[in-house]
Amino acid sequence: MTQAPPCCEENLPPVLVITVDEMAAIAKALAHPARIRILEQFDECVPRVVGDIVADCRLAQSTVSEHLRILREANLLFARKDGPRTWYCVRRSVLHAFSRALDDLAIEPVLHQASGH
Amino acid sequence: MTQAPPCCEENLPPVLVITVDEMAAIAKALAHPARIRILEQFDECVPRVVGDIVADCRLAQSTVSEHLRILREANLLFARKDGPRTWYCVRRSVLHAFSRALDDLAIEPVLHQASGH
DNA sequence: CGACTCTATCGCTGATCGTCGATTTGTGAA
DNA sequence: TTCACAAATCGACGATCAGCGATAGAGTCG
Repeated sequence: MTQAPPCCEENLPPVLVITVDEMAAIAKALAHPARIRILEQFDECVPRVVGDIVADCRLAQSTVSEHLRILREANLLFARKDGPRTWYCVRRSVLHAFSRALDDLAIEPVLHQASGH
Repeated sequence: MTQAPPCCEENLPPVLVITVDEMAAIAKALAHPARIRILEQFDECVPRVVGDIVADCRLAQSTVSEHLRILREANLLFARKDGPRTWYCVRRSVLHAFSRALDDLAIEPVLHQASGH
């Protein structure tokens, strides 16, 4: 276990709004227990290397690498190469934007009425 | 368009916590643009019949019925039969529980530190 | 240079998904 | 009963997914 670099997300632009297609793409990336557990492994803003992530899954290295690719392409993880290793960290702003978009799908009646009809 | 009955969710118990497998199952149900759009169709707490939902999708009746089944089995929709029709409405508490669980995946560092390490 | 480590990608398999038309089931009306 | 209608289910098809071992490529250390 190597010394972790600072959080990877710090210099990325914050995510504000999401389209329906983007929501579906993010949901698809989350649609597997192994991928949820991988995200759960991340503590706060601390990046992790693939080897450690693999060690905490009961799956082949190639399978975990594939799950990481899926999470990365959905912008739920950010990858930073560091010599032979790759550090991953969670894109919390994307997760939050998705969670907010879900809440908007389920707007409270009272809020809806308050905005004018 | 028939007169809608009162909200279907009113007498269902609220959803509090979700397991990893349940999160993945909900995400899988959300992992298709057509299903997100179906949820978007619902206004506040107003139930809808299948015919109206089909009319707002560009998909065959059988395809929409299948999407509704998937949303229903993930507890994102609740169905109530009324004569030859079926009224659907959104289970907002499930959507909210899922959204909260996602936020927990992305706990802010400051909150995490405040709870003791 | 060669040997080794770390990670990503390839190729394959079986399983599941998305879509449709056709059919079935259930209900109410004539 | 007979008919019409609403919705669910069936059967089939191609497409995509999840898993693995094997391999490739990039980097490090002697």
